[in-house]
Amino acid sequence: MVQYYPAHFDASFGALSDATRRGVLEQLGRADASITALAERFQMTLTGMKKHVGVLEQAGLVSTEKVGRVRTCRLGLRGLEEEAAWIEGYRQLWAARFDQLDLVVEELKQREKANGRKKRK
Amino acid sequence: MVQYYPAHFDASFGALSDATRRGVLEQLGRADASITALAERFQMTLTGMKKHVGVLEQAGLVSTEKVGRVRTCRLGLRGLEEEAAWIEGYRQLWAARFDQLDLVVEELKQREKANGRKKRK
DNA sequence: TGTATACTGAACCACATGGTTCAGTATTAT
DNA sequence: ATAATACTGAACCATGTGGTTCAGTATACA
Repeated sequence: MVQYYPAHFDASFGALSDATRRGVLEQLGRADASITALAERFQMTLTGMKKHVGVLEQAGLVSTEKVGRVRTCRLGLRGLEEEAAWIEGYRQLWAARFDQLDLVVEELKQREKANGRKKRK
Repeated sequence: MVQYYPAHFDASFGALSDATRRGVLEQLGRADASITALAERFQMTLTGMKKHVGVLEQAGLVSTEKVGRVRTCRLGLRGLEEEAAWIEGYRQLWAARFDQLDLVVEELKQREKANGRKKRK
């Protein structure tokens, strides 16, 4: 059965709910990047980008390290496995739910047919 | 390549970022339910629950229908396929990124070995 | 030493979120 | 006709979000 309690789901799904942050994840999937580089790529102030990176970091999706004056961002150790699993579980629930509906529809059809026969009789 | 532009991702991931709403989805996966039933199950006012259902409905994850005085909520036609696909794509990026890292580490090890040999020489 | 670069933090802004209460309306049951 | 049920909408509240500007600090370059 699907479970909804992992607390960090709030943080990770929340982090994914913003297009800029999804973009940053994809960017970091290609190469590590500094705050400045990300800010330029997404046309945003340094401060703004730093906040986004902070959100991703809080969610455990990104980790950063400051060397000298530049902070390098890279993908974090968490890789959305649990989130993927939750969604997969939900998709199964969802599919089962519609299969059930199909059954109901099927049953209705059968009953109608039976009624039809009765009427014709 | 992973793409981050589908606009409704903001809405669907946003909808998933709340434990109550994930719970509602799971509940509706088992059986349709009225606002009142959901509000009781999650210990919340009707008004509060109605807002959550509204968010899920906006995201296309739930659909509702009012018959008489009761509004019945059920799972929507969208089933998080695209979201699952995005996450899967990201997971591949993520895994590739770490494979790459492994390669780098491997290379460093090789180089060290070589240096060791040189030194010893 | 001085100057440019890269980030950081505080403060502000408008608007969204996750809840509530309260006062309705529409339906159903007696 | 009355009363109970089920929802609805407006208004409010505290806090969070997605940005900004501005004034720093720390580091690197010349």
